[in-house]
Amino acid sequence: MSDNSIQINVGKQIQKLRESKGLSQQDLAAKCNFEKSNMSRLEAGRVNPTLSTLEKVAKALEVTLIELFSF
Amino acid sequence: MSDNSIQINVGKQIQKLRESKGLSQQDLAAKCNFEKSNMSRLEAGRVNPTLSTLEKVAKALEVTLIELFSF
DNA sequence: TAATTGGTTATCATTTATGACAACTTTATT
DNA sequence: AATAAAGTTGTCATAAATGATAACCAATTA
Repeated sequence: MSDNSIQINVGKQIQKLRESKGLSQQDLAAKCNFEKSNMSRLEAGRVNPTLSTLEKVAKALEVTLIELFSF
Repeated sequence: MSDNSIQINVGKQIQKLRESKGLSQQDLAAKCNFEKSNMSRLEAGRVNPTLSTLEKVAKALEVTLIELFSF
């Protein structure tokens, strides 16, 4: 159950997309209406995000949900 | 926060893929190691699944995570 | 050096997903 | 009609996500 590789991969993808848009974690977190601390954990794959959280991030990044899994 | 349309769409997609494989909710639930009752709720969009849950379902359906969002 | 920015980590309260079980309804099938 | 299979719903305990605040580290910039 300690296989969090999917979380890590999705987190890296979020980071990649975020950086390609020139946004800081702070910026992206604000667009998602949550705190930068949670964005840090999300990108690091330290949480198991819910679908609604992933959707918020995708919308804030202006990408589809699919792009979060295209790694 | 009552906008659960993404959950509903993902749920429908799971149902579609499940039926195309000729599996019952019971069958699929068993492959995911959880109860058929939870599979029912998942397909109905009544829960906000975590990434790990979605991954279990994708694996059990022998599809990629992306296919769960390709609707 | 001091201040700012970006990111990480610890901790907390609240909410909710998960996993489970039982009871129920619906839909075949014999 | 009776049985079985498929799906739904209610409820529960436990674990964990979420949302928030604060403190911290690292790198940059004035």
